[in-house]
Amino acid sequence: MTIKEVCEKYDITPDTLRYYERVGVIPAVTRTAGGIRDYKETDIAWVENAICFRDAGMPVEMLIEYVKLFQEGDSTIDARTNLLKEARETIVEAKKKYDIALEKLDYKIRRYEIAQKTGVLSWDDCEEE
Amino acid sequence: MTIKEVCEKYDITPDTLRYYERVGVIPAVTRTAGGIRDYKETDIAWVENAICFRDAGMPVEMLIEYVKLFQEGDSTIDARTNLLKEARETIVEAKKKYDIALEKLDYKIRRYEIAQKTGVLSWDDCEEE
DNA sequence: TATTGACTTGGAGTCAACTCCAAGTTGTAA
DNA sequence: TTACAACTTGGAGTTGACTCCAAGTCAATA
Repeated sequence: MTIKEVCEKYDITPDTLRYYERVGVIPAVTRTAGGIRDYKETDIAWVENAICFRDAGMPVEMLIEYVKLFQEGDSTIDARTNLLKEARETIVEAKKKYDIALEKLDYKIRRYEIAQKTGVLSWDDCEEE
Repeated sequence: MTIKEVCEKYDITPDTLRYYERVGVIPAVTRTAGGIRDYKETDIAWVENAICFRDAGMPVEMLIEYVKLFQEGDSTIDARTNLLKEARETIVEAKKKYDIALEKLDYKIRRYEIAQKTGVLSWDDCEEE
């Protein structure tokens, strides 16, 4: 699979894909004899994971660390497990914050919609509380 | 309330608070005669909202726009409602991505823990899939 | 085989969101 | 009233994560 095809598949730019490989967010990608990237199953799996974890706010630095540990072999399984658990906790915490924000938003939206319907802004003191 | 107290309350730096005010993420804060910030209820409510929405990944630009609309008065209620709904959708989408990442993480962690218990790494082909 | 378009690299540039700094002011404690 | 910490401002610097660029190479088509 060419870099272009992978980009289309995941809606990402070639520059980002090359950047991920350069800094080690994904391991070195398979190349053709001429040196052109030819993404195989495994390469694509790494790309998919990278995008997924980045979408969840996991820092590039952490992904690089994971790939580094992975490449060091089986002796790093404990370290990798710890890293994944840490990432998990961070994401769970972030999700909680998203829920709090959603509650606030829903409350505000509801108030505004009532105001729109009745034509009256009816909060007790000021808009923010 | 002094800037220091607000910072301690919300675990944020004075620089960030001043930055928020400067760029308009929050409206101008109440001042003492000498020009020193003295956060009142309303000021603190804005700070709390700003932190909450930033924690949910809402861009500074969007918060600035909201404050701007708010200060323009009741004629912008439609615009504010739309902005909040847009923010809501973005957060809901982001949360979905977090859930996908959590699933992936849980799967990997489970596999690693089995490997640790049995002392054997037993995936079919490669580590990533 | 010549052209054309997609690919390669290393390095520089950009953007959002802070974060730090210098020079000056305020306010409290001795 | 003097010292001194904490505040003020405008502006510059940093960080993370890309994003763009120039100069060159590869490969499919005419």
